[in-house]
Amino acid sequence: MSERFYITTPIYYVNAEPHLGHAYTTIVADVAARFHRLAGYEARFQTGTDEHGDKIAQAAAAQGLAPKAYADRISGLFRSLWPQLNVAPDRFVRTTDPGHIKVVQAVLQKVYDADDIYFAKYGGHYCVGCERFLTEHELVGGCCPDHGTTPIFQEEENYFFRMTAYTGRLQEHIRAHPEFIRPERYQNEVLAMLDQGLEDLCISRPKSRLIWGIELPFDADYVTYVWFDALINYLSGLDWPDGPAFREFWPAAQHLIAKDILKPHAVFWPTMLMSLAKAEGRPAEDYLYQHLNVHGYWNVDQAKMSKSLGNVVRPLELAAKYGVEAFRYFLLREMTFGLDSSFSEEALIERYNADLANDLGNLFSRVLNMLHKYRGGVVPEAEAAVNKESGQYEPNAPWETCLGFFSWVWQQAHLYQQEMESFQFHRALSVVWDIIRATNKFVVTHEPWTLAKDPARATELDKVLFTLSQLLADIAVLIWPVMPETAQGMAAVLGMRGIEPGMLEMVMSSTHLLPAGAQAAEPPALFPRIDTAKVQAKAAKAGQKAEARPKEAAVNDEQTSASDEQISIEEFGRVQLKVATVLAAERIDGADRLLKLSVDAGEPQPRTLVAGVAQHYAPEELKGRQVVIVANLKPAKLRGVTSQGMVLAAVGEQGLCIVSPSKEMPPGSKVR
RNA sequence: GGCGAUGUAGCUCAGUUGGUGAGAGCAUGCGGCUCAUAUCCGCAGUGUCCGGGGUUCAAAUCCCUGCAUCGCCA
Repeated sequence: MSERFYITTPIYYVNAEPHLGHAYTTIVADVAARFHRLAGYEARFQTGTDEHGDKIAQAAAAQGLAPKAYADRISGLFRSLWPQLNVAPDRFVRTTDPGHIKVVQAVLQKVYDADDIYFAKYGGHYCVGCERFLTEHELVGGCCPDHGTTPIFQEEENYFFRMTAYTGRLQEHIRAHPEFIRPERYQNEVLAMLDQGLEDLCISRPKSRLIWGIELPFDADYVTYVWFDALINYLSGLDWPDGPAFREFWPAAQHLIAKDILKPHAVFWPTMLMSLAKAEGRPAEDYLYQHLNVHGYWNVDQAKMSKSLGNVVRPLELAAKYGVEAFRYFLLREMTFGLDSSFSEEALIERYNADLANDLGNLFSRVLNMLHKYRGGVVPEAEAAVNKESGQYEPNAPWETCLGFFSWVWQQAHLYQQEMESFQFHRALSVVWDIIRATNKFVVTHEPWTLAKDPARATELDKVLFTLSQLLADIAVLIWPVMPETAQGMAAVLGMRGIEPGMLEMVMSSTHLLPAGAQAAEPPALFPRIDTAKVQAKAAKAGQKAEARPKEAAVNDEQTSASDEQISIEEFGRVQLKVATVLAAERIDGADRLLKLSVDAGEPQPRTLVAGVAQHYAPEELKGRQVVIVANLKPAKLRGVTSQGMVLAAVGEQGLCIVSPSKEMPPGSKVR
């Protein structure tokens, strides 16, 4: 029986379309699954969508759809995205699947029967955005700190899971298994959470308030809290409790998440599993997953990527622009697993040209060209020490250096395996690129073009070309988890049988992947260089149009249009809007659109503003009127008058209309 | 407010338990090769290792303090 590996991504909440964060997590899971197959494991990889909850019901209503119809649409977007990113999950779970619903209810019943769920009254501030009750301390000025909305005070009876009964044992487990949550920084965070002390987890919502969820099996007036529902997908996707997949793969379970959902996965989920173990009379260890792998965020132009900010780099746009394989490589090479990284088109191009085009692509091209030019594209026999021209034996020194090189490569492959197993993908790839660079060096030190000129050195050339061809095959195998299409393409051109499960072993041992006599095809350019001058010229052009933001434009020339772009509350907060009263207004000579205004913005001195409203307002009309101004706008000189801010106005086809507060406010009042 | 992380070459970052003139990749300059996607190989740099104080024969590495950025919690 081969070893097994089970990796999951979170199931994605269908309140938003897929973005870079989703793509990254899922690609990482795909890479991990593929790596384990390569290493001889039987691997299973699961993803899916989370479709219940208030937010979904609301989003659906906003579009005039039934919740299920809405969920079908977004879930479909996720499902169809994965093949386009060369991601191949074995199972895609939807929380609206009847099978999943049955499993959730069975788990709830089991935990309920084991007396780990109780009924109690609870009152609190419920935030619809968060879908949970907030504590008094969390409120900022009576509002939710994340959503800025006023929560609703609600008192209601609900079901609670006895989470606190297990937190002590969870702490022990984490301390005893330092690899349970990795990297270590997140383990420390979880321990800190547990030290703080937690409350039991509310796991129900009354149907009077929410119907879009899974009904509790022991009380038809309630539905399940979304997290309790969602986490169980990791079991339902294995056909818990009786399916063979559950028996085979659950003991090898590893989860992969972004750091924002650490608590549910590191605290809720293990305690739920421990309760389940208790209900079944099994030791807790039987039910706990093996590893929780936590990764960081991608920062895009400094702004954080997250679900609620909705700050989107459409993954497919850049993947399509530079190729899915390069996109996958970039994501895995650039991010130190566990830490945040920044994403930019410039960085992507840099990686592409330096690593993929120059190092890998060019190596592939130069070796195959020489193989064709000097040996008709046939991988030569190498180990025979007989000179074909003279028929005499010759010193086998070159072969010794080849063997030395091979054994170094085999060693590096072991390092690669270690790094991949511990989710250090960036380091694993760096090892592969050490091999690629060393191979380039091998070419230079042996100068096949010089050997080719001297017929007496034919067997030497054979050995060198044999070695280089094998190295390309080894490299193809090593990059397969990250760039499966490229790897298979390389294998096909080399004339090897393709990359297959378990093949890593051959790269780590003294087995040559490519038999002598294999016929290679003409090499394509794997990664044609990106002409940065062209890209920059294009970006500069876009930059002129956008003015004032050349840098962003250079990075995102294919990003969403400005009208669709969402900004964070922090970004909005940088704009200071104030109420001001117009003290005086006069025309500016030589400008038929501009008025010079003097306004009281609640400051010691009146401000001077220039407003382009002269065609719609007479100066005397404005005097005494209240307006809204942007107070921290960089001053600008218009027709010789320095304007210290701007006046807000609504602009439409019918003309222009100055924005005023609906009743008199003190000058200087903030607008937000 | 509490706790924690980070701050190293122009950029992105490695630097294990304190000890051979402080490293890698990219970018820059020079040199070599010509099989190759003007690619590859070699050499060369430059750094108050965030500021200040301390421990030590010796600190980027330990302690204290300050600053900056970020995260978690309240």
